[in-house]
Amino acid sequence: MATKPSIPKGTRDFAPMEMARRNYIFDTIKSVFRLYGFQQIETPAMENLSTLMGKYGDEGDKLLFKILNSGDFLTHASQESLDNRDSIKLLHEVAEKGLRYDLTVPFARFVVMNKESLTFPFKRFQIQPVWRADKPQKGRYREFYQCDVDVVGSDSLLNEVELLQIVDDVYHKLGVNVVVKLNNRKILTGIAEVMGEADKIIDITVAIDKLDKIGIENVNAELAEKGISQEAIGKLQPIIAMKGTNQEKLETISKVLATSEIGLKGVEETSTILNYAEELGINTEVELDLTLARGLNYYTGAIFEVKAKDVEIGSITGGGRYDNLTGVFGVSGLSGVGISFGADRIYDVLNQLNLYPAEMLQGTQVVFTTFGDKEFKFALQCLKKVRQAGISAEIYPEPTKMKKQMSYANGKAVPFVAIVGETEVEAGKVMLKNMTSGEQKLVSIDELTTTLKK
RNA sequence: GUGAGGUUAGUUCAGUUGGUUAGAACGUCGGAUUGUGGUUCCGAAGGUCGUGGGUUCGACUCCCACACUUCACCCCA
Repeated sequence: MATKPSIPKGTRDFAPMEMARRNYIFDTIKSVFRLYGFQQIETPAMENLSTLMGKYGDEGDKLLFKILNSGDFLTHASQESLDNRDSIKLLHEVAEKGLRYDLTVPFARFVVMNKESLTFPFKRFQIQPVWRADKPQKGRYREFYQCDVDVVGSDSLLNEVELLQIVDDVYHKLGVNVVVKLNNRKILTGIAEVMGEADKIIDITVAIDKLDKIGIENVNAELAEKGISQEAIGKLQPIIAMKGTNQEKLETISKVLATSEIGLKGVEETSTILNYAEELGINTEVELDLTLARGLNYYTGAIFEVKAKDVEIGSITGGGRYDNLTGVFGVSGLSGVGISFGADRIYDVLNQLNLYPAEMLQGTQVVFTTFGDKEFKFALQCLKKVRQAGISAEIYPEPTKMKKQMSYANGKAVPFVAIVGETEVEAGKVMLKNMTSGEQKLVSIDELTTTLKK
């Protein structure tokens, strides 16, 4: 008995219309990446579990998809773990591979394995799906695409600026109004030092990162709950509430951080990046946001986040600098900086704003319709010539009712139909109908190709 | 992992205190129209009412479990 087919939770099919839209996004992003000298790589969908485990924290280990060993995998399982139903121990006995969880760890693994043959600074981009055994909800899937672009092996702040330029170019091309939020991990460290709570930096940044969402009072409540002193919270208030231009904010914060060496370093870095950005004429608004924390564990320098101005959605792009990218694989001294474009969220934004260019969706330009075998043969010759001229064309695969053939063209939103009947064959021409205006005229194949090439 | 809602035709949804044959719109297919789609008119197909169990003379309707799905937390993209 045939059961209704379905797909695993959190996964999606992409129909032709969706693929056209997604490819438009991917192609736009790729073209900009290439323009800045980044080279594409791909890594396998599956990695050794030893590569993945322990890189994303305990939560991350739980969210990894594991792949059962081939063959009779239970023969290698110990009786002890089977008897005790010890899933974690059993896992290591029956699974050695897992699906990639992000693109950064496989990239680090790639760099370590190929470091002898790579030219540094190495500029790479990578657009591939990743998998997480998460509970799906709005904007969260178990299979989704990441578009990562990173430079590894260079400490220059120009790399940060180039990433800002890439963001600027990509969203300009896509027609999305965005604001880039910029911060620096060193400034956050400095703030924690000045507050006298340097060891609580993670609690502090996690709390102030929620400012937009839960408000100042709840942030302070959370800080107090984490054991931050009232005096320290008091010192934080003017920093959180800071207003003004980026320049004014930098001046204020450098005074606040006067006693923190690392904090001042962060201010200096940020100032350099902003100056570069201004000189190079970045059109996108770049806002210094001292409450931006974002994935604090990895990042050690600049932190970026991009938000769409016209749509209520989380960040659509984010990243930052992380020293010691490859340290976990035994190679230290390589610093990286990169950002990741969230293709699925960008897709949602473009859908809501209806920003797809019309020509993007056009596939077939003309459909040939015929009435009998003689016309069909003639039309096949015409079709060949039209395709050779580089025009996307098709023929209805059998001579049948006009209505049916027209409906087919209409259903695919094909802009032109070439009608081939007895009189057209005799004249050696086709009746070209414009499906939008309804106008039609008798044309030769040469005239047809020149009309459609416009 | 925690909490709340939902699941009826391809899609979006109605469905009366539990009562004969479960409806609509859109879409699909056919015809009106044998050389003209998108508009109009006529007709048809399409449902184990998420799955399994329970209560009942009788369940789409009430109860339980599970699956799937949406939303909010946690975390993240």
